[in-house]
Formats: sequence, structure tokens, C-alpha cells
Amino acid sequence: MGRGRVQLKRIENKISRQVTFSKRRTGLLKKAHEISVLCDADVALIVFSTKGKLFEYSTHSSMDAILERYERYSYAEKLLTAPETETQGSWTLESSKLRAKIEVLEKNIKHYVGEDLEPLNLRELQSVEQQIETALKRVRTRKNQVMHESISELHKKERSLQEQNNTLSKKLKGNQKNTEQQNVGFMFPPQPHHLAHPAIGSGSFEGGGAVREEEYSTQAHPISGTMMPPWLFHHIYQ
Amino acid sequence: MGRGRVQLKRIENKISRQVTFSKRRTGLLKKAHEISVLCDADVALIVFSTKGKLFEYSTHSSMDAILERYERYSYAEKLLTAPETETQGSWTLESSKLRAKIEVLEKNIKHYVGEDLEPLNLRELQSVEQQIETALKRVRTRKNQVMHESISELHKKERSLQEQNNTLSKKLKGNQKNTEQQNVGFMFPPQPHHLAHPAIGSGSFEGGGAVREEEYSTQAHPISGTMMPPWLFHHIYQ
DNA sequence: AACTATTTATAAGA
DNA sequence: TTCTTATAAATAGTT
Repeated sequence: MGRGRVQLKRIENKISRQVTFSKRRTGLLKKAHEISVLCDADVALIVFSTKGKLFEYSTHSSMDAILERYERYSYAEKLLTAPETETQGSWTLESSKLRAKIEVLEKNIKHYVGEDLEPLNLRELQSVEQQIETALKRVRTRKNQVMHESISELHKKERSLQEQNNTLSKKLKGNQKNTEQQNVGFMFPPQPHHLAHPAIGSGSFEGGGAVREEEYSTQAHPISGTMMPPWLFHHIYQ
Repeated sequence: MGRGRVQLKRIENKISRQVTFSKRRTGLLKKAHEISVLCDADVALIVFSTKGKLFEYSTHSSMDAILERYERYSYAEKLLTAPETETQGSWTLESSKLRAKIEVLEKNIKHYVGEDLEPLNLRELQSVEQQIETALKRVRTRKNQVMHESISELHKKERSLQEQNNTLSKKLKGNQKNTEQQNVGFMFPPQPHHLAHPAIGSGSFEGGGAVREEEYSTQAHPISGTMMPPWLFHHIYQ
């Protein structure tokens, strides 16, 4: 798209290669974002320039989440694809046993992941459904717990800092009664990384009440409302 | 690009969402390939459809290589994923590696079943939750399908039996005009056990319509206000 | 799965 | 880089 066709081969001129890279990278990230929004897909895109600079885009569920999902998804396939070219005699037997076990485990996983459901009858489907529901409940419970722990830890930290703050403030007042302007406030220290999530780290979260899971899957975009498109946001801030 | 602009928001119509996904996915993969060739970049693209199907593209240096590079580049914490140090090729898997795989699979299953969640952090928990939700949707969709199939089959049977019944009834009337008391009705044969649900056997349900997957996640109650008892409702619509 | 009318992306030039 | 513009490509809506 542009003036003149383009051959699908490496652009030799370094400058125009760079320019093209910059333009197309923008376009690619944009399109990745578009398909993820329009079609409700999970997308992860990683691009390394020739020089080794990284550019990335990923749907709300962070890059790591998607990569993890990818690994899980492709893991089974890899195992299945792993060909049987056994040469060693001594451990062939044991090996085949292990393989059998793997097969069983994989079938199990497939059902948990909602694949290969065709052969199941109604009763079996219901059983699987029930199991999955239980699992979901457990996962949510655990998530809840983790969040509450984080929150109360933060509260604790907050209280302790406040105390310290007050103490220092008093000392300061006692020491320098004559001084007019006094610095009383102290900054909080930086939060540990795993708590630095915009929705969790910042206020606006009710620590007391029950936690509804929905709030976390719908990751509000921190900069929505600004002039910057989300696919660019990544380059700059992440 | 096309007839009419497109709003950057989820396409609500399922069919056109799917069509758009298919088209744009092709385009996206193509462009990913193009930039990698033209600009000599390393690209990894992962796309999961709404339904959880995986599509991927990666430059010559395999997906794993790029993901590893990514992980190296960005500080990485991976949990469920085994480091996968295997060299590709036609070689044999050693027992110890098989064991390692089994371990991973078992860990995976445990997570799907909602066990061993303690070591997972918030992000990982969310990822697991999302996967389980997807699985649940799939299982329910499949169950629904099975039930609809059963129902329409029963309707067919019912019609055919009714016809037969009528035919026999007519014959009987013609044969024995003089007899006062006549047995006209015929019993249905016993239903197969898994279908012997009181409300399914009786009419009042439209077996024909296609079932949209969305109906199961959005808890809309399409038939509230009908005569159908809630327990059946649950099976069919959830 | 094809067909087009349009919108987008982008190559080249400045 | 950024802007402009001519043109190639992608694709939304339709059949």
C-alpha cells in the first residue's frame, strides 16, 4: 500500500528498512489491538527490531498471562507430537508406561479445558461441569484471599507509616516552636511490585466488603480518556 | 477498509464477529510475517479466539526462542511452564524428561481442579480463573447441544407415534363399529433412562432454534414467564 | 467463499 | 521523525 508494489524480501537499504519498520510496527500494533477489541480475542504480540529493541502489545490479560496460556495450550500438542523414535531398549518399557500416563493426564486436562467433549454423554458432561464449577469457586476464593491479604497488609503499612509520621511531626513541633512553616507530611515508600497494579494500588477500592471477581477481569485501561491510543501506550509506558 | 467505518468496540453480532475475526486474523498474521521479512525483525504473535482457539505466528527462530528472548528481556516470572530446554528434532525423550512432563501436567490438573493454589500470585490466579471460565462455558454449550438434540429427537418420536396411533385408531374404528367400548389410545414405549425427565417428554418446548453461546454467560432468562419449571430451565439454559 | 465499494495502510517524496 | 499524497491493500457489507 503505497506508491509502488513491494517485494516480500528484506529491504536492503538500512534507512528505509528502519522507516518501514517504524511505520509497519505502528500499523501492526494497531491492528492487533483492533482485532482484540472488535473480536474479543486475546492477543499477544512481540516484536524485536533488528537492533534488538523490544516492542509489544497484549490484551488486557497481561502478556505473561497470555504467554502462560499459550504454553499450556501448546504444551499438550508438543507432547502429542513428540515422535516415538525409541532406540534404547532398557527403558523403553518404562517409558511407554510413562507415556500412557501422560496420555491419561492429557485427556483429563482436555476435559477440564473444555475440549474433546463430544464423546461424553449428558451425565458425564454434568459431572465435568460440576467439577469445573467447584474449581472455579476454589480459585476465586483463593484469589479473594490473596487480595484481602494484600489489602490488609497495605492497611497495616499505612497505619504504621501514619504513626511514624505523627511521631515525627510532634518531635518536629517540639523542637522548633519558633519556626513558622513546618514540613509535616511524609511520602509513602514505593509499593512492592506485585501490588503496584493501578486498580489495586490506587485508592478507589473498597477493602472491607466482599470482592467481586468481575472487577479484575475487566481491566480498566489506566489511560483511557487521554489522547494516546492503547497500542502506543505500550511502547512508552510498559 | 470496507464499506462503512467501523467503531472500535466489540462486535455484538456473533456471526459477523466471527467473520471479522477470521478475516482480520489472516491480515494480521500476514502483516506480522511481512514486517519480519521486510525489516528483518523477530516477531511472535499469539491470538486466542473468543472460543479459545489458538492461532500463532513466529519468525523462523521458533516461537519458544522468541518467547524465551522476551522473558529474558522483560523480567520474567513463570510458574506453570516448564523451562523446556529440549532441542527440537527427531530424538527420543528420556525417562526423566517424561517424568518432568508428568509433574507439570499433574500440577496443571491440580490447578484446574482448584488445588495447590497457594503458590500462585494474583495474576496467575486470574489467568487460571479465566481458563476455567472458558472451560465451563464450553462444557455448558456442549451439554446444551446434547439436550437439544435429545429433545428434538423425542419430538420426532412423539410425532411418529402419534401418527401411528391415529392410523391404528382409525383402523380399529372401521373394524369394530359394533363394539361399544373401544381402546383407542396407545401407550408410549418407555423412554430411555437419560431422557426420562418429566418435563422434557411433554411438549411446550421449541426444540428447533439454534442456540447462541452467549446465552449461557449472560444470565439473561429468555423464557422467564413461560410454563417451564425452574429445574429444567437450569439444565437447558445454563 | 466471492465480490466490490470503501476505508486504511503505507511507500515515496519533502 | 513527521507530513503529505498517490496508490496498494485490507476489509465491511453484501450476495
